[in-house]
Amino acid sequence: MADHRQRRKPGETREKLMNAALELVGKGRHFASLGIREVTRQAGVVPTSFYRHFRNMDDLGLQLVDELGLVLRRMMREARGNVLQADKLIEESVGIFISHALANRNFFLFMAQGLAGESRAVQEGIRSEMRFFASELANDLRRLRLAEHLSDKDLDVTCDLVVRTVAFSLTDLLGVSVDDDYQVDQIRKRTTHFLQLIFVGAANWQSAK
Amino acid sequence: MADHRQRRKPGETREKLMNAALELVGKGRHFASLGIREVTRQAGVVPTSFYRHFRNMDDLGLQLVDELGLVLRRMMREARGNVLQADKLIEESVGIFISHALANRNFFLFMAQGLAGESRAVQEGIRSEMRFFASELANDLRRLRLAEHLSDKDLDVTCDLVVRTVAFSLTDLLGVSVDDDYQVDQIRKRTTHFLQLIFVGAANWQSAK
DNA sequence: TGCTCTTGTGTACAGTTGTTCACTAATGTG
DNA sequence: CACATTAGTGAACAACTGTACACAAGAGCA
Repeated sequence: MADHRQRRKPGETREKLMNAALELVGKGRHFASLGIREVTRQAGVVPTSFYRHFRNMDDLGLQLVDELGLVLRRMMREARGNVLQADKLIEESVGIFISHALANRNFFLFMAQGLAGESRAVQEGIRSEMRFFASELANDLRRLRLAEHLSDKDLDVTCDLVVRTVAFSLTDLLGVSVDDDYQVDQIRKRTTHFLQLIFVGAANWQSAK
Repeated sequence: MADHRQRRKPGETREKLMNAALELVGKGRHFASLGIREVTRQAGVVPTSFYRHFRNMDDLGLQLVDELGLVLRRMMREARGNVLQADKLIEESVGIFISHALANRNFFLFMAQGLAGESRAVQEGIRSEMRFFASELANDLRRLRLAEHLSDKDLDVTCDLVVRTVAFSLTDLLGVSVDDDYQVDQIRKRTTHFLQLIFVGAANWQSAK
């Protein structure tokens, strides 16, 4: 029998496995219900290869969270680069978020699943990414002098709420078909509305106490 | 061999199976990863019995969503009965929510999981419960004359945001141990803060447009 | 009472699962 | 170049999976 061994680049199979898991998630499966054999089958790799790169499915999940972090940071960088004037800040940011979510659909699906997922470690990882995101947002708002009347704690809570709201919109967004422009636009408008509501609340916070 | 058949009440095994699924979820498993045999084992019932009541696991999930609806309605009724004065409305409501979430921990875990779960039907069912909840909230706010300056659409968006925010807090709440009073109280305070922020936003909405 | 319908049981089976093992080709390091 | 390490393969196995079937005990109704 011919042996079809051909290792091209180091870590290639590893990527194939991680992509395979994401693809299955993209097809509507839940990460928690995926099995090793299933993933290797989708990746076109023999089951035993799995163990060369991951100890189990939880391990793979954790490594996916790490990559998710990169995706989120890319998104943040683009958002920062595109903030032109403050009054369009929300619309622009929501737009960037949505386009990234659609472009990296499977990653964000994985994120949405992981928030209430099976592995505590994955859950904590995603949560930690969200915290980081919120703190970066707080920094930006301070830097842009948009939150000078808020205490550190109040700003922290506000940013946390913003991030949660956007994360929840993920669940809406990923439920509709990618090219259903109308629905996507509805979600964009609604999310924008949410954030405006929150920022109006933050702007009038001091006087309300 | 003795035959231990003893059917006490109609639908008893059905309940046992649904409870078994919830118990497994409560133990940290994800609903999507549960199998028929596993659930029947936990319920102390033979695997074949499952098919007398459900066609498959998705079917069981759907019926759990129906029961979840009852739990939510009970919670709403209690919240309505305990609204004394408007200024403590948020604190009281959050308190009632948290105590219900802790008392029906497994149900709410199932709900949090189902939002990004595997079965589209379960997902839609939970989403529908949330919409209903939001519309009831809108009715109450109108009735209490707390939202007279808001258009129907703006009130709708506000209530949606409130429900989402509370639902997201579920994920925090269910991640901590039930008797970690300190953490639970932190979550209570933070959720209250979120809602206050949103309502301040709603109160100042008109002037901001 | 006898009848039918519902619900629970035991057995069975083919397919799938996670994991171990010994083997081999390619890679990087000296 | 030789050599140790890494990354891939296929066969094997016991355990578990979903589902089908035939059967029996009890419930409800005539």
